[in-house]
Amino acid sequence: MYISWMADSRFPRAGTVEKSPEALHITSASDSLTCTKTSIVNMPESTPWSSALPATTFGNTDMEKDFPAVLTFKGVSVVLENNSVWKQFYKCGTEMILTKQGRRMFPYCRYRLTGLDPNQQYSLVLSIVPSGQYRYRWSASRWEVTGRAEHQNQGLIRAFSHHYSPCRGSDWMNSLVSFYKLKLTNNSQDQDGHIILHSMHRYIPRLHIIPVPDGGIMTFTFPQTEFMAVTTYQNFRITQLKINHNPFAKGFREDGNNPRLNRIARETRLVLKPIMSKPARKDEPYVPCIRGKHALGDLVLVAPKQESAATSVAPEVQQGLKVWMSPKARSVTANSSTSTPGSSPRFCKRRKKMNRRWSNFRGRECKTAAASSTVVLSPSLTGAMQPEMDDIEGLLFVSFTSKVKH
DNA sequence: TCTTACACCTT
DNA sequence: CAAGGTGTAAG
Repeated sequence: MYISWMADSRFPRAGTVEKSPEALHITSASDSLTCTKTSIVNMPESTPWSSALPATTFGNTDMEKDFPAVLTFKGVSVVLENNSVWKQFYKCGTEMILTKQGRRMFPYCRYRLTGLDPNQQYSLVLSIVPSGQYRYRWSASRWEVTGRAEHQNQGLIRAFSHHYSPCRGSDWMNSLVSFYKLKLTNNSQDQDGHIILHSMHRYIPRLHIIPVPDGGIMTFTFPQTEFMAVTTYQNFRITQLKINHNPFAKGFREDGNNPRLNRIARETRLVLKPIMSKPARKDEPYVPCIRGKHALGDLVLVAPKQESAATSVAPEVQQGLKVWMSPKARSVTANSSTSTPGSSPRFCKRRKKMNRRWSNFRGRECKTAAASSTVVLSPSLTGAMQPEMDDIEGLLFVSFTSKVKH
């Protein structure tokens, strides 16, 4: 086992990226990495692939497996800091999106380190290695093996060096180590140093703690961080988890945090929740006001045309819940006809498309107080719903048809 | 299956 | 404020 700084003549290989001629070459019994200072690591083909789990157990919720939040090796301990989120995803079968330009992982790998030599310098490197040797497809709500894994082009196998690397053990231990900058891509021509993966293949991240300039590599692998690489989300539950946990996806959330609306949704088993009716008496609670019902019972409701949002909408709605307002209502209530998006040609052109897009499991936030037609979308309770919206006579009807056979 | 333009959001 | 991270619909 040795580690040395060297100008690696094999680097770059075809298809790899080189931003510095100087490379860190590391070899151990189980790992052999070539790592530039610019976050690129090449791993020779001989690198053994770790397979944390048998192919058939991916995302198997029946499996009561113990996912250690902490791993220890040679006195060094690594805590998977966001273990609980990883576990939630794992139970559904974690999926990570690959894009041409590179996509961040969510969840990403976040560790807390202890037991390092405070004065020793370390580099921290994340590699993402194939897990198992199969290719998969999403079929009837589960993953199934469709064949052998695609060959992993040696020159394209990379890893990602943490942007603090290298630094002292004490520095690593004094802060969380997050690989949020790491990006995944399916572009084999990628020139940005992103991790290149194959869609529909399983992978698992590994943390390498590399003492520099010399010392034994320590590799830590948390089985709950295993994931399927995809270009489009396959499992709806994963999409929902992403939306609910990733701050950047907040725009797609319905108010999942509102206990009252959640409770009503559960009790009524409505996919859509109506706005709240005005209480008959002051001390009465707001109650759902259901004006229509879909044949399948999946449905619906509407705000009466004449009622203003101020009086008909429940307090939580007024407090910033997502509220969808019909385009007609928007243009009517808008105070400026020139600066209003709804009146601009471009906006009108796109309006229908936008409504359709945003009608799916979310609403538009209503920022003006007086909405004459408002609908509150509930947290999505059932997955495979297709919304249709029609604005008729000032009443907004929203119905969902279920793709699932009853 | 994968790519793209996009509204909406965080940072 | 501008840059850039989200899932989505459409193709």
